[in-house]
Amino acid sequence: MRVKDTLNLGKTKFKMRGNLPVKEAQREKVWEDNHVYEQRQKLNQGKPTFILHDGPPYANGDIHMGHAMNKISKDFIVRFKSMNGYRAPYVPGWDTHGLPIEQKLTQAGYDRKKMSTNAFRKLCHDYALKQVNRQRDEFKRLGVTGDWNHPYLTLKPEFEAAEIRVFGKMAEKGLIYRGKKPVIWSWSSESAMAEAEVEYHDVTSPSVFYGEKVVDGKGLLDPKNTYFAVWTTTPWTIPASEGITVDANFDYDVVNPDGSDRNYVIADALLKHDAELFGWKKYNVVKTLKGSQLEKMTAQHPFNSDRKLLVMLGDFVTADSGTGLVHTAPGFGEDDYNVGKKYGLDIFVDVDNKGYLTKEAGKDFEGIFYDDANKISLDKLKQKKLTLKYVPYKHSYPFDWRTKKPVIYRATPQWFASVDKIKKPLLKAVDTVKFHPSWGNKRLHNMLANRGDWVISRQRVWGVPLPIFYAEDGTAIIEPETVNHVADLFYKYGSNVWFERDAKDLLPKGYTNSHSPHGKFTKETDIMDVWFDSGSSHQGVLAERPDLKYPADLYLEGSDQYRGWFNSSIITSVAFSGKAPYKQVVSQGFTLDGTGHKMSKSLGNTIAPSEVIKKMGAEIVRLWVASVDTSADVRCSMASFAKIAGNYKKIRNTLRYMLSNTSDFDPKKNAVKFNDLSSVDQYMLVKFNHFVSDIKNYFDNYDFLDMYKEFLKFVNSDLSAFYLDFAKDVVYIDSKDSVSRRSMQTVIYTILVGLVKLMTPVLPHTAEEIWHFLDEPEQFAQLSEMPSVKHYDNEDQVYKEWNQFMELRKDVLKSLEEARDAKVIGKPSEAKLTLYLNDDVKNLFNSLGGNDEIRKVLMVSQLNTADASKADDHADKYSDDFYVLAQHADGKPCRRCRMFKTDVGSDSDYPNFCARCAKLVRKDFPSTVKDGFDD
RNA sequence: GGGCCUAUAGCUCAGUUGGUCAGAGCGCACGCCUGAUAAGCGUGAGGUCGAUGGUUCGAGUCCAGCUAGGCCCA
Repeated sequence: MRVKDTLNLGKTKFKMRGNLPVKEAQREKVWEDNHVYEQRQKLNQGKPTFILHDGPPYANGDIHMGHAMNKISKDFIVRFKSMNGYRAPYVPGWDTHGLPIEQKLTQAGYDRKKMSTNAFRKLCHDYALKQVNRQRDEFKRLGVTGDWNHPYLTLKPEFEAAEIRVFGKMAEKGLIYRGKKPVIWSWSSESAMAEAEVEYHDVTSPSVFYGEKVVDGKGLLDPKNTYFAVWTTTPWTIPASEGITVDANFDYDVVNPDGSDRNYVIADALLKHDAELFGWKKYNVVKTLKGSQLEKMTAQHPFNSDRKLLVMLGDFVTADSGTGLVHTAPGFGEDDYNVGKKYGLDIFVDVDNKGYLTKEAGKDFEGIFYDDANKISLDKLKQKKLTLKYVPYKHSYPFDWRTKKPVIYRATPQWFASVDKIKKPLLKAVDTVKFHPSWGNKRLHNMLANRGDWVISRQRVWGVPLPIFYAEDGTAIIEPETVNHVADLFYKYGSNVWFERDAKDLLPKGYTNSHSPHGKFTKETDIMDVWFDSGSSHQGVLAERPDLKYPADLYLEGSDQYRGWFNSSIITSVAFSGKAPYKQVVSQGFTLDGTGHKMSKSLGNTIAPSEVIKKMGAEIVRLWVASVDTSADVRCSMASFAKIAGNYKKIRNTLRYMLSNTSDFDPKKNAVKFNDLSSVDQYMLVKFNHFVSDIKNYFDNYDFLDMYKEFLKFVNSDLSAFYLDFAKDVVYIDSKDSVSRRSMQTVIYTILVGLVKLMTPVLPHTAEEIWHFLDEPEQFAQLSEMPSVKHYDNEDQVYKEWNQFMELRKDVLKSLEEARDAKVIGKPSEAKLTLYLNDDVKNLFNSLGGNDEIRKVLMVSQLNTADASKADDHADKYSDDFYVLAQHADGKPCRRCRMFKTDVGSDSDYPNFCARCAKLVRKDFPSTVKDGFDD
């Protein structure tokens, strides 16, 4: 037998190294096979609910770090709530409609014009599901728990039906209307396009400066001879011109060029440049006006004598080029449209689907291709002597990426949802929401306050059809009866039915309408904006599923969703029921690279979650999410994950050590009651209860960062560096069943179990791995309940006194370090301490258990106290009341406990042992009296 | 150009309503231990608080514009 064999050294099969990349996946399989999520839901039946409603990621491509951060954050919350008294089901979802999927298939070679709409939609459907499966696997591999077998998808019939009903309700309330709005229009493919479908090429456009004669100068400009000098790069839109836009804050000069009887209005900032361009050698500035003074003046349309042009104020006018006065055709430009709408102009459109001007453009233009109309416009301007200067202008212009032909902006009929009409209740609803961080309120408020009506129609096929019929005279039919009927059909057959059936078969049986005397109807071909899809999820999911509830307790997404999902959801929700769809909103920043810049494939600075999982494990990604301030942008690099991996190891090792030192501890048989614990043991439990309370509060406030910091500090400082360090001298040395040892094991075990539970939401894989070694009733840590905060009668005193001591301990450690530097001692057990104290500290020491208890905690061999007034000259002074003298200990080291004792050898059977160890070994290992030791 | 946000030690973060410190954990350096060992313990060195001007007796902490970065618009 060796001396070591008489010690109670810890044992555990729990590995120091986790081998996470391999073990995690196996563990997730076990959870799935055992239906741990479902078991948890069953346990939570009847508890108050907490619904975190998942914002649907777009079903395309691999997940990136932002997705990981989002889902992991949600998982922290769902897991914590589920273990802390709430029924918190988590139904993940996907956004499955929309242009990117159509594009993917087009890029793969499918031509949607060469197949039926439903054939193409089927391809989209299958592609979307494939992406969902792929992303689902990736999310599950992050350890995210949830109802993965029953996710919500925006393409599912029940979702589509609910969405149609939201639309119907909005229509019923008069919030849906038809209007015109410029979209990118490809005349070559005769369809609307999205920004993502155009590519830019440099082209030379015919830009022209010309005058438009003042009609109403508001007394400030003389209509007889004053002209507004305007500029355009699209002369073909001049027939559609409805106004002139100026900047309210610019100065505008009224200029008389030498030798001319005309005056021109032109921005002061551009006058010098333009005068040269126009060949004005000399000129006089007659007067100067502010842009705001020009507002609502009128001018004569250059070609159409019946039409007046309105001068408007806009913020898109530049002083870099042009004249500071912009020709405005609301039917043919985004800015033009917005400003025209503000001033109540009609949205005039005189170009057809194929790019030809219509008769509305006027006799000279009718039937002319828009590009050829440029020349006619230029010629007419010249004829009428309005041209100031013609300059070919080189710039970047959008093209249809498939036909390689240029596109134009052109207003087309669109369906709108009025935001304006519900703005008041909308803003009111925003104020009922609690935002984390709090500035979210301001941001969403501003966004909604300033946003225009919502264009909900798209000229596409992969989406939910707008349930609108047209009567023979073109009247749009949106009635509760027809909309609900369509919703029923979608619920039953999915939205494909819209494309399969004729209009009459989509209408209720026997439906008639006075606008269709012959009973003929047609159906809308546009689909809904995908934001209307996901924005309806509060009905499609929360209200639809019996285990969920509307409104949700929480939405948690990236800050881009103020414009996106937070925005669209609250609009449809307020329109639907008058209330916000969420009680709380957490918004997060974006994941940036290590230097704080955006991650992008082209820069090559991306890190995929899968990479980190493969190298270090999902636990590291999860712990990283907890370690950063997700309310702002977060940086990440392999280096940052490596740092986190270090912290993970520390946690893992400390828990492993706790496990090994309680391996022979049976909580049912060996636990020691709180009142019977030593003071320092009580302190640790009291401290732990403070800790539990803090951690739970952090979780409740979604403050994972502070939770992480406190967790780490507790493990590092309170456990590893303090309690567990000196615990060795009890747990290893004292008799196996001694009260002192069982006391410490009680503390260690209690804290260990509590820590494992508290860390389960963040590190579920590791928690379960440890749980396996514990003696707890639940099969999985995830099925246990969070530790409750316990209170003890003397907790305040114990807490206060030991905290006081911990301050003194710092001084002692410093003196020990100095002694070590001076080679007086090596390890602490070689030291003898003499502490010079005042009465208060003496009383404190007594209250904490006396000098030997203090000695034990400080891990020194000997400790004496004396009055501060008698401090030795060599003692280190920390205050008038506290001096520390560190010297080499007296006596010899005990072979067993390694403490220096003057009674080593006092038992002749154990010449190398101190009296305490000799006595213990004689009793617990009697054979050694005769046999001695091998070493 | 507009709305909102961020900028404190190498890293991740604390720093209430302006007046003791500019702090924590990690990392790093040095030392100790070798009965937590591809571990453990201790001590220590690191910051003109993005730059500028201002308010104040006094400002990371208030104000102004600036620079860099981010989200969303235009």
